[in-house]
Amino acid sequence: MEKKQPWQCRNGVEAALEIVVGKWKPIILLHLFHEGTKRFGELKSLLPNITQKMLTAQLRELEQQDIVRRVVYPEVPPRVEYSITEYGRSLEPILQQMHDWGAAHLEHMKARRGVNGS
Amino acid sequence: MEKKQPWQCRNGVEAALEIVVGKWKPIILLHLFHEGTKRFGELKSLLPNITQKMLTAQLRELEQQDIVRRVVYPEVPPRVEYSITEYGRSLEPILQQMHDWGAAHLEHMKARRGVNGS
DNA sequence: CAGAATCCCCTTCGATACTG
DNA sequence: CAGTATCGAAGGGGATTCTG
Repeated sequence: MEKKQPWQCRNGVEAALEIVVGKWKPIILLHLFHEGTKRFGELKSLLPNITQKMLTAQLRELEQQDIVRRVVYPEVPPRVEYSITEYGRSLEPILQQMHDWGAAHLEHMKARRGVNGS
Repeated sequence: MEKKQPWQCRNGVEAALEIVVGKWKPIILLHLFHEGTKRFGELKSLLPNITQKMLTAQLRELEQQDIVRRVVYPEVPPRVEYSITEYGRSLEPILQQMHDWGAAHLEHMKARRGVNGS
C-alpha cells in the first residue's frame, strides 16, 4: 500500500492532458458536449478560425481515443457526423472542473494585479 | 441566467491548461505537492532529464501564476527554495482528478486494443 | 461537403557554455 | 549552487491548393 510516486502519477496526468491539450480540443469537446451531434461543416462554422486540416486532425485524434464517434453517411454530397461517445462523457466533469478553476483563477490573477504594488 | 457558451467556457479551460501544460509542469507540481519545499538542485535531481533552463523557466511561470513560492536565501553558496503556495493547493484536486481519469483511460485504451478486431 | 496534400512559420524544448 | 545566454532541431499549427 505504498503511495504512488510522482513520476508514476505523471503518466496518468499526461494521458489526460493528451486528450484535452491542443489549440482546439477543448472548444471542440465543449461544443459536442453541449450541443450533441454535429456535422463537420457545422463544427467548422462554430470555430470560425480553425482550418479544415486542424479540425480533421483533432477530430481524428479524439476518435482514436474513443472520445468522439465519427459516422460517415455514404451520400452525395458526403455527410459526416461527430458526437461524444458514451465513454467520452466521462471527460465532462474534468473539463467542467478545469473550467471552474480556470475562471476563478482568472479572477484571482486580476485581483492580484491590483495588490502587487511592490 | 443563460448558460455560458462554449467559446466563453474555453477561456476558463485554457486558463487552467496554461498552468498545467508543459512537458515538466505536472511532474514539478506533483513533487512539490507530495514532498513539500524543495531546493532548486533537489528538484533538478528529482527530474533527471530536465535542463536548468527548462526547470528555471517552468518554475518562474508557476511563480508568476501564484502557484509556487520562490524564496531566495542571501547566502554563499546561494540557496533557493520552492514550495506550493496556499492558493496553489487549490490545484491539487484537479491534478488528482486528471490523474485518476488518465490512469483509467490508459486501462480503457489497453482493453480496447484487444477488442477492435474489425 | 469533407477531406488530403503541400509548404512554411513559429514556438517549444534540448544542448552547451558562461556567471555571481 | 542557481541560475542566464545562445544556438539549433523538432513539431504544432496556419494558408493554400487539389479531389471524390
